[in-house]
Amino acid sequence: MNLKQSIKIAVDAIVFGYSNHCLNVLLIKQKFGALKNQWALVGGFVKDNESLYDAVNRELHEETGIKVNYLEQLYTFGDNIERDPRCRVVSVAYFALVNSTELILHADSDAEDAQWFPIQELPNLAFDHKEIVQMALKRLQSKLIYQPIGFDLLPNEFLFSELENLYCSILEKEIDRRNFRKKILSFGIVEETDKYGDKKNGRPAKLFVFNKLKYNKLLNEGFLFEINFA
Amino acid sequence: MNLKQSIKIAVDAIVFGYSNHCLNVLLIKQKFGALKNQWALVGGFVKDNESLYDAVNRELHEETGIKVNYLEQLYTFGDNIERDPRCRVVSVAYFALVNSTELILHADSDAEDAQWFPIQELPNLAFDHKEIVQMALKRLQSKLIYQPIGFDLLPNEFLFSELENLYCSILEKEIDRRNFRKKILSFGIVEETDKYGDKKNGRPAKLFVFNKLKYNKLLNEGFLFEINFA
DNA sequence: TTAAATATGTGTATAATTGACGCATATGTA
DNA sequence: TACATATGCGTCAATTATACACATATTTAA
Repeated sequence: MNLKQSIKIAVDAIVFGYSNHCLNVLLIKQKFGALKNQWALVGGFVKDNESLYDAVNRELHEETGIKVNYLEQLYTFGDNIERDPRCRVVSVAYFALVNSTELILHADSDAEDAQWFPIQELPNLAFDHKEIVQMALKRLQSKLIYQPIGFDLLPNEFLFSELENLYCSILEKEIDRRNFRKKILSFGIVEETDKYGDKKNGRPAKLFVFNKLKYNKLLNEGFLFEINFA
Repeated sequence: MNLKQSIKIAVDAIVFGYSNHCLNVLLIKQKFGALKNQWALVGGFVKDNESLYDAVNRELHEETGIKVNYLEQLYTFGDNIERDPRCRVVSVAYFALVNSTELILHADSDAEDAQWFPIQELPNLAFDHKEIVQMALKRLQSKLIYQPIGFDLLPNEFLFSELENLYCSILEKEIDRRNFRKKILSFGIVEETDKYGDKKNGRPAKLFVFNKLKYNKLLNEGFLFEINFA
């Protein structure tokens, strides 16, 4: 095994959070190197004796201290040979969702240079990270239609209007409130609690919880959770 | 940039072909090393100045001489640190489909050790390639439902019954012949020719062609090509 | 204190789609 | 000539999607 290869392998994480009717992305300000002070995705090089999964979790922990709710591999970026000006780097990008209660960053960790940005107001990003974010957004949009993944962006207890707003703002389209509610309820994976939200205006709304057990059961039976409104 | 990292990066291709009502996978017999004479997926190490895409195309050309109809990144395997007994290798797996007329391998190339295997009769595979094939099969099954990808596995001119059999055998379920035809025709992406197939039994069947231009047009308009039969 | 504004919760009529079939047609074969 | 086989076209009931109407529970403003 005397192959000469000097390609480095990294992982990057696109962390999405949802708050104030707005999808946010978590970015890190670069501390060193030629790209110092530029914003970039959470990420770093993979260690020799570390799995890709461990690497991305380590970076998330070290750089942000955040607890993600959902994590899956997105895509591996290695077609643009000069995507990193320092050397040839192939990066395995991951896609993560966090509960909206995690949106307040703890200042005590190494996360002092981490910051949330609304998806519509991203700063200039280092490397090809703009492209990675674009792809992640597309993935989020299509996953939302075929998989009830929106719950991973909300607190445990949520209002139907919050879920509806999440779908509207991420998919960038109008959805009929009543048909949306009927559709979600028909799946039988959300349950009404006896608590109420604390909105100021209008009739008080019940809080709901997502039943992950029921969801996994239905998923195993091959049930399709399509939420597609023309 | 004085990072010490000794992970190697490779690409692998899962090439699917369809013939005789059966899905096939293209495998290569290993020539050297500890795994000599074992069967494995098409693949190899990425060169320093070569994109991942170029690497997988080069390997496909060198090892099989085949022309693929469809190629997309599948998944990057790098969680099992000992997936390759020689050293730490992260492999970017690609998913390829070939026209059934490509199923006859040309003996003139370096492809002498390449061979098609029905998906149900795979030999023991080297590395974690069994796992990769499993994932590729799942991807093929789900793509088939949301994207008219079956045409990439058939000759340019095909019978409706061939397309139907392809869906039945890959999705492993019965599909009503008449409803299937109606559904596909409703998309407006296949066109009737004035030629007929050469089956022995029954009423002669018209040959159809896939209109890729029309497909791309509808795709841009956001049309959904869902083919999902309970 | 009352009306207006706001948002929630439930229902209903119609249009569109799906899913399960029937049957005529065109060939080869017994 | 009848039969087996596969194709091509059509129909109908059941389900699902879509577009709404309206009653309810709260806060705010008159």
